[in-house]
Amino acid sequence: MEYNFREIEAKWQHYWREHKSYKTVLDTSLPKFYVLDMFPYPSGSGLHVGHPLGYIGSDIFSRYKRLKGFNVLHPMGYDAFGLPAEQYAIQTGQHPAITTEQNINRYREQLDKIGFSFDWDREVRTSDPQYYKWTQWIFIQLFNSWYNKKTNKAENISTLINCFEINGFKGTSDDILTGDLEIYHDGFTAQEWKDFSSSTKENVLQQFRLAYMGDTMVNWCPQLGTVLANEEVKDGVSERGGYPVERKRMSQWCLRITAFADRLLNDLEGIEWSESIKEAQRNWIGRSEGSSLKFKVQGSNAEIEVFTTRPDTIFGVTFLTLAPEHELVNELTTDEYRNAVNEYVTYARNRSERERMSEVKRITGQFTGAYAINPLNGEKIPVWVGDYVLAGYGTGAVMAVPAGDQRDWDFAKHFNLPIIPINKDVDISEAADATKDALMINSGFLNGITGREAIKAAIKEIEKLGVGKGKTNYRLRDAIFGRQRYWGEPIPVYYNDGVPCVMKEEALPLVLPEVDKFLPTETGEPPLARAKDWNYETTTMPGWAGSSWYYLRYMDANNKSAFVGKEAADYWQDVDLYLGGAEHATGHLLYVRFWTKFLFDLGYIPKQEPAKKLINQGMIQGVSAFAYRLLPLKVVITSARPVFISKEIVADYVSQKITTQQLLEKVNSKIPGYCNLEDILKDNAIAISQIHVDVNLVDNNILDIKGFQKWREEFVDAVIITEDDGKYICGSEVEKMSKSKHNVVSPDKIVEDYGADCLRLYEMFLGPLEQSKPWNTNGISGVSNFIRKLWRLYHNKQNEFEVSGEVATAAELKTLHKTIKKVEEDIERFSFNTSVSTFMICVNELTDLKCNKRAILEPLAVILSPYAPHVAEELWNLLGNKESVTKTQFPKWNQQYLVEDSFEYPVSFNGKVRFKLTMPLQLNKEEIEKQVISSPEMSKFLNGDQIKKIIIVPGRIVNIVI
RNA sequence: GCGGAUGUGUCGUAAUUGGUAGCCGAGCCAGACUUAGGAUCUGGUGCCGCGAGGCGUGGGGGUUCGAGUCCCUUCAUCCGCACCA
Repeated sequence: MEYNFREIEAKWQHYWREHKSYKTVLDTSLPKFYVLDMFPYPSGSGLHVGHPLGYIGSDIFSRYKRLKGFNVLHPMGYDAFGLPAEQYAIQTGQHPAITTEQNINRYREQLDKIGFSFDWDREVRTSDPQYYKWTQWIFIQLFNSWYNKKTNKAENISTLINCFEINGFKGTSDDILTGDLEIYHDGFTAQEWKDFSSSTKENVLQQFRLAYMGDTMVNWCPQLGTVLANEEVKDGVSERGGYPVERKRMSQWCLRITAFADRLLNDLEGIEWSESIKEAQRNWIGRSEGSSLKFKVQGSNAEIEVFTTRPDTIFGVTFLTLAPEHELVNELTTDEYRNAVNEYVTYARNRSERERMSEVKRITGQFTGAYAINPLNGEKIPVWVGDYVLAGYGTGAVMAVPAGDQRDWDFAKHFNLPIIPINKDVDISEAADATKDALMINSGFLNGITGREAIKAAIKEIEKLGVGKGKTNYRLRDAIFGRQRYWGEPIPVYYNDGVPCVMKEEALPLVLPEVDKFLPTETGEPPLARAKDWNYETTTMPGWAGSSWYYLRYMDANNKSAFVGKEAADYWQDVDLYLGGAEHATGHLLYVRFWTKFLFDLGYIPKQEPAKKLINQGMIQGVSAFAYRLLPLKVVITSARPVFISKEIVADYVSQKITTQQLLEKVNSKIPGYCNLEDILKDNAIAISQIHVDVNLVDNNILDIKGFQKWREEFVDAVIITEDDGKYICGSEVEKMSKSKHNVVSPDKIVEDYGADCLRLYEMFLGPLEQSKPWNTNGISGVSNFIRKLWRLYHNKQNEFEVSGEVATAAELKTLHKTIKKVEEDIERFSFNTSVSTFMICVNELTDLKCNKRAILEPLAVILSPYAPHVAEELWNLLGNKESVTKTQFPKWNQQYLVEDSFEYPVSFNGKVRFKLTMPLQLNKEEIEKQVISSPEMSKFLNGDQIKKIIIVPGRIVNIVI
C-alpha cells in the first residue's frame, strides 16, 4: 500500500476537531472576511455529489484567505423548517423535529468526511427555538414599523402615530402614505384620530405596518392545505409535489416588501452579483413608469382608474377593458347585458389559473353596456370585460389602444371594435405597433411630436386636468407571510377582540406547541389550532423567514440578548462572498435583501446589502441509467417473468434494423416459449418501457446483472436479454439528480473509494464552478493519480517519507513559483478548475526533475492545502512542522525565478506564422526587428514583397505586414 | 414575446490586453516492464492529405497586419419572467 488516504484523512479530521482549528473569534486587529454558503435544507436523502460543489469552492476560498492573513468567518447551519419533514410527519406520525434531527446528523456526518473548515461553534438551525426566537423578534419589529416615504426608510410606528396625533391624515394624497388606503380614502383630522376606538386605530395602522393582515388573492393549494408564495408555484402547480393551485381571496399575514421595491431595484447596481440574478430580480420587481388615468362613466358616479405606461396613446383609446374580478363590473353593467356579463364572469372565474395560462391566445370578453368618457377628448368609448386583463396588476383595468398594443389589437379585431391609427406612416393593418419614435397623428395637442416626447407632454396635461398623475407601478406583490402548516416558526401574535397584537419581546420564543396530528383540523383550520390552550395566531411563518437573516446570526451565534451584537455586526459587516444556487434568485435572495434593508433602517446593522459578491455554483445533474422492459400487450403470456432487453437490441428494434420477428426469435432463443409468437406478430403488439436503474448498478453503461436482479424483489427471476457478448447495455440520459430517478451519486462512496482530497480536487476539476454539468466519475482517475504521484515524489519504495535538504535548482524554483503565481491568480478569480491543472503540471515537472526537495515541497504543501487539506497537512507535518498548515502564510511568488532568458518568437507574415526565431527576451523592439530582418529565413518567406510595417510584442509575437 | 447565459477535438475542458487555438485530464492507439492489475512508465492522438501543405473555435458577414476573444447578423441548447397594460 502506498498513499493511505483513509488513515490520513481520519487523522487530520480528528486533529482539526480536537484543536478547534477553524474556530473564529472576533479580532479587530485582523481584517475580516466572511465567506458564506447557502445553508442546506436537511432532506431525508442526504447529500449528493452536487451539494458539496459550492461548499468546496467556498472552503478553498476560506482557507486561502486565512493563509493570506484574514480573519475568516466561514460558518454552516441548517434551514431546518420545511415541507418535506412535515409531509413525512403527516404520513408516519413521526414528529418533524425528530426527522429533522436525524437528517441533520446524517448531513453533518457527510460534511465532516469532506474536510470542510467550518466553525461549527456557530452552527444555526432555523427550527431551534433559540434561533427562531429572533426570527419572531424581527417579525415584531416589522409589525411595529412603517415605511416613511419622506425619509425613505422604515421607522417605528410611533412616529406615524405622532404624526396622526398632530396633523391627522390627509388621505391618499398625503405623501407619507405607502399602503393602499381604500378605507381611509378621505383621511381624518388629528381630533378624529384621537376619537377613534382602539380597534379603528389598529385598522388604520394595519394599512401602514410592515407586517400586517391583508386581504389578498393567494395561491391556495388544496392538496397541501396551504397558501404558497408566487415563487413556490410553477406553471400553475405547486413546486413541491406538483399539485394544482388555485387563486383564492384570504386574510393573511403579509410583509410590505413593496415599500422597499425601489431600493431593492436600485441597490442592485452596487453589488457584484451575476447579471442573470440581478436581471431576474429586476424582472420580478417589475418597475414600470407611466401614469394613472381616471375615466368617468356615462350616467354614473363611478370612475374607472387605469394604469398605462403609454399616456401618449390616449387619443388612440377605443375601449376600456376591466378584469372579470374588477369591483366595478357589477355596478357598471346595464340590465340589457347583465346576464351575459354574469355568465362571462362566472366562466372566467371557473377557468383555472392553469387553463388561463395555457390558453393565452384564446380571446374572450364581454361588453358591459356601459360607456366611459375619454378625459382628454371627451369621446364616448365602450367598457368591456376581458380576462386578458389581470385583477392583480395595476388597477385591474386598462385603456385599450389597439393601434399600439398587440393584446388590445387582437381583442379589437376579435370583437370588431374600432382601431384609430395614432402614428404617422405606421402600418397597423396586420398588427399593432408599439413604436415611440413615430410622429403622432389623430392625437389633438400631441400631433406632430414623437411618442417619446408625447409621454411627458401627456402626463403634464393629465396632471393639469386633474384626471390622473404620473405613477410608478410594480409587479412585485407584498409577501404573504402566513402558512397553514405546522412545521414553521409560530407567528408571535394574539388577538384581542379580533384585533391583532404582537407579543412582548421578553416573552419570546413562542415555542411551537405539540399537536396530536400534523393535519388541518376538521373545520379546515391550520394544524396549530389543534394545540391545547393555544391562544395565538395559528398560521406559521414561511420557509424563507429563517433564511432571511441567518447570515447575521452566524456573526454572533450564541448571543442571548440580541439577534446580533453591535460589536459583532460592526466587525463582520456583511458577507464578502456568498455561494449558492441560482434557483433562489427571486425568493431567498430578494427576501434577505429586504430584511437586511429593514434592519439597517432601524439601526441594528451597518450594511443595507447582505452580500457584496455572489457566486452561483452550477447544478450537478445526474446521469440516469435505463433498462428496457418488454411489455407484451394483448398477448398470451406463458411466462409472468419480467423481461429486459439490452439497449442496443432495443435501438435496433426501434430503428427497425431488426424486425419484430427477429426480436422475438432473439427472445425465444433465451427463453423458449416465452410468449405466443404468432399472436404477437398478428397484433404487432409489443411495447418497450424504460425504467430507471440505480446508477450504482451500472458501470460505463454496462449493467451489473446479478445486482440488478437482487435490486427489486420482482426482478429476482427476470429474464435479461443481453448482447451477444453477454453484456447488458443501459441507456442513459442527463436529468436532475434525485432519489426517484435512482441517479444519485453520494459523495460518501467517492470518499470511500478515492478519499476526500480526491473528491474535492475532482469536483473542482470538473469545470468552472458556475457551470452546470452532469456528474461523471470517469475522469476521477486522473486526479487520483495526481495525488499519488505527489505522494510518491516524497516517498521511497518502502513508503517512507524521504525529502532532500539540497538547495533547489533554477528549474525547480521556476516550477514552484509559476505554480504559486498561477494558483493565487486562479483562486482570486474563482477559477478553481484551472488550478487543479496547474498542480498537475507542477507535479509532472517535479517528477521529471526527480525533485524531492524540502525547499519545494514546503511551499507546495501550503498552496495545495486549500484544495487538498488532508494530504497537505500530512506532508507539512512529515516535514517536521508542529503547527497546522492552516496557521501558516500563503507563500509569495517571486518574479525573479520566472524570468525566461530567451523566447522562441513566432514570426508571422500578415498573421500567418512562417518560422520561429529564438532570441534573448531582454531585447527591445528595435533589436528584435534587426535580428528578424537579418535572419536567413526572412528573404525566403518575404518572397520579394515590400515590408509595410513590423509589429512586435516583446515576449509574444513578431508580425510582418507585407 | 421579453430578458439572461452557453456553443472550441471522441468527452470534461484551457487560452492575460485581440498575438503560435486545443494546456491539463479522460478515452483511444502503439510500445516497455511484467505476466491477466481497474498497476506503473514512454510515445502518439483536431480534421483532410503519402507529402509539401490546406482547413479548422455553431453558421454567415465585418473591423484588424492578426479574431475563440471586438462589432453586426443568424441558428441551436439551457435558464428566468410572461396576457404586467
